[in-house]
Amino acid sequence: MAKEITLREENYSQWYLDIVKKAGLSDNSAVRGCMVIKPYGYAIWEKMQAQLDKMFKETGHVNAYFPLFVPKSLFEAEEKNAEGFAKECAIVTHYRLKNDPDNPGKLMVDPNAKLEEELIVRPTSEAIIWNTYRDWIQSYRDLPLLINQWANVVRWEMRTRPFLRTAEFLWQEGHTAHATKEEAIQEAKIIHEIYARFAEDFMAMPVIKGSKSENERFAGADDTFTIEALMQDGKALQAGTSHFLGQNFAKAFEVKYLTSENKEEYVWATSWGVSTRLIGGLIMTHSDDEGLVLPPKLAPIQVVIVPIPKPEPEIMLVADRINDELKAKGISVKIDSDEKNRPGFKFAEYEMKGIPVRVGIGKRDLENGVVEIARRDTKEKTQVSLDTVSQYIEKLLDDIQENLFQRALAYRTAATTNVDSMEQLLEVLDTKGGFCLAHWDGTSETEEKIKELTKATIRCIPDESILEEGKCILTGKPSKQRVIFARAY
RNA sequence: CGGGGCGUAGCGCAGCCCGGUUAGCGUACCUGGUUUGGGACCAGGUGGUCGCAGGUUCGAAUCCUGCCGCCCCGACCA
Repeated sequence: MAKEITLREENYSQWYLDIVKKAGLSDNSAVRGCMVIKPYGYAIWEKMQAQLDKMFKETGHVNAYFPLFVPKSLFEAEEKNAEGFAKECAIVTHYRLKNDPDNPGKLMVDPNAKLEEELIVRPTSEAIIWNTYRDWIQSYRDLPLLINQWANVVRWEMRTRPFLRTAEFLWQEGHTAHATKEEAIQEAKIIHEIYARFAEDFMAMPVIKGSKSENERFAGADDTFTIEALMQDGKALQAGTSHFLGQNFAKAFEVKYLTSENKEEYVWATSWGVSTRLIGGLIMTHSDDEGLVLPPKLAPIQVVIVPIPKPEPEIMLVADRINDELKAKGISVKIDSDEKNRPGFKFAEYEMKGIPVRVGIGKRDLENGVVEIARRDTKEKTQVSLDTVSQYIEKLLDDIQENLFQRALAYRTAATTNVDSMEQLLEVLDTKGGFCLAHWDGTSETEEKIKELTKATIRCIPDESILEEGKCILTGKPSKQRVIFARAY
């Protein structure tokens, strides 16, 4: 059966769609722009959730849940934020259907059931949350308020791609309130750091930490911190943002507290989020022309055991033993005892699904006291003695995790270029793509103009960069550090 | 919103231009058998409102009109 994947070099975007479909991550749905996340794709999301949730809780955050709908009057309270999202909002205007007298068996919107005030389906929850925080916060003793929610949001996108951009998506959004500006900035940076650590240590996806330029900043934020990853096709992916919101929402929603000196002050705020988009990033960081490649720490199944040629008792006995040993080490294992498909089919199938380690057990192996271990990242196969197999796999999973990160890092390093002129920027973008480090005069107008000319935007102003005197590649005005330009998803 | 493409079995497609038996192929699925160390083979079988509505015709998947939906490229995208 031909489960062919389009080659990356042939058509990267088709390759991506093939992986998503053939690895069983998602399906199109009857709703334009909305996808069905299938069990295997959702399992990856659950792994991400579990880890992030742990990291949030370790830093003092708690989960809560706020409504899907936001009354229009609340939504528009913080003007910049409202403006930023206005063009992509879904709006609920009615609350009832009725039988259509002109079309038997069909329903119509009941014109008598018009809402007095329209409800916006949340594109993000600042408005409804800050309206609630007003009631929750009275004194400095109520601060800081550190809340996260796992939720779905809707942004009516013109053009969608599975995971990377869909009309509805799943994410977490943290919303915190603080007594001081410094503490709020600190909070945004703590989360920024958590996101970077999650991306690198769990997704094995190298990221550059930085700040957004004014143009790219979250609407309603004073400062946006971002982690930016580089995909295999040379395009950048914004993978997680953490915003310092100043007192913008506190003022819009009148959220004040009394200090210990009995003075009334507005609180300081942050918000931060990562979404199912990370799954898109995961795919485009590691996968190859044979299918998905998953880092062990996020693989729903880390090891699959395939009996060769079929699950006969003596083989299953060994399979069960290895399974028990691995489970005792906290490693997730699947024994494929299905008799319908042959081993070759299973090999291809599990490669498509990106399972990090495959164990093949055949009679010939058992006679020699070994099993065959294949790693997904390099496709290498080794014979490993039965006595040491579980220790071997435990270490192999760590090796794969590390190798994936190093491989992605090496690619990013190779795809990062210092550019010193507009001509060079365009040339690099059109040939190898990637991150282009260039001097910029710091103005929105210049960024806008460069975007017009090259379709590249400033992905971030890196946190860790060497200060270096230079001249803006467009205007020639002085600049103190290079920023990252790239074409982005 | 512009430009292009597509809608026929779960999936992928042919048939349409030039109307005519019972709508076909691959794959998947079911049954039986032979196989089995990298996507097995043979035989038999199940499965279809041909996107929807209307029109032309003795007769429409095929021609005409209208509608709906999806995909791709672009514009847009904290």
